[in-house]
Amino acid sequence: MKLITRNIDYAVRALLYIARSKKEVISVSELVEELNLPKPFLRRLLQTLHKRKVLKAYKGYGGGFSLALSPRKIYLGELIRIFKGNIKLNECIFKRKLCPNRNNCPLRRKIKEIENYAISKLESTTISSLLD
Amino acid sequence: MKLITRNIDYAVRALLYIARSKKEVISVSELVEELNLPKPFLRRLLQTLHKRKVLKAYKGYGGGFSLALSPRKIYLGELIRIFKGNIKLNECIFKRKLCPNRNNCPLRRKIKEIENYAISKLESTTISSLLD
DNA sequence: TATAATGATATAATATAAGTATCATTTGTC
DNA sequence: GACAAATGATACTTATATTATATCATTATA
Ligand code: FES
Ligand code: FES
Repeated sequence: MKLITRNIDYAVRALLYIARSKKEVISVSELVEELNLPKPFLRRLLQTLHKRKVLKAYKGYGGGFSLALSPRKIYLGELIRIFKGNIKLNECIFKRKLCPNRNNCPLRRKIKEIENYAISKLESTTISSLLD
Repeated sequence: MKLITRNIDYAVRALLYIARSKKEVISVSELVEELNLPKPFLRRLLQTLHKRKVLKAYKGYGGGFSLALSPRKIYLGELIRIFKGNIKLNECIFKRKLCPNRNNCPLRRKIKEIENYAISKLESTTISSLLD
């Protein structure tokens, strides 16, 4: 039932670190030293953030990652989408056959309401809002 | 990220069936035939509902389960608690050391808000509200 | 050219969820 | 009382998702 998995947790930490740093470009090695996170896991996750245009990447000596977006434009909702796909708290539990009035099913409705609420909250939380 | 796992899904179906039935006491065999659910799995889950006082159980020939509570008193929130423990969408992701101002952390606050919203919705959905 | 970085991708380990199997106990019917 | 049909208790297996590792290729800089 977790909304935030380790990928997302680590991603937030790394993004905050990069956002706070004086330097533009931060290497995975530095992040690992500072944040004590498992290196191969962090690498993969940052590569994903690069593919998804949240980070810029610089190969080679002195390379690393920098933010591709302002911290104000990096939404928690987007991070969740990147690592877990669309926010879906639940499918219809009755697989469209058993519920008496599917269109008006209170269960579906409630879950959907929770889902919408969650999405709106997550979409309004940014890395910037976590900076201080 | 699922709010409703198979335990809960099946439990709702079984409770609805029992609530709708003319008969008081319904056996697992009947439920399995009618609802096409895996029998040992369903059995275990109904036994749990018995232990948690949602169902009454009758052993022996002609036995089975009956509702121990009115459908209006069986809340989805309670079913979730039974099968997944307290509704917690997330722990503090920073394990109380990295966040600059833990007491005022917007992330914690948002997650908590979502959690509270979810709880209030789930607590207000009953088996009775799903009956028709 | 050596080194320090990322890109891509395959694999392994662990945790959680889903499902099965089995034996003991109870209870109604013949 | 014997048998059958049910639940009680509990151990086990399988499947799936999450978390983590390993490796080789590529790039850029000193
Ligand atoms: S949960 Fe699917 S119709 Fe109610
Ligand atoms: S998430 Fe724990 S203090 Fe912000």
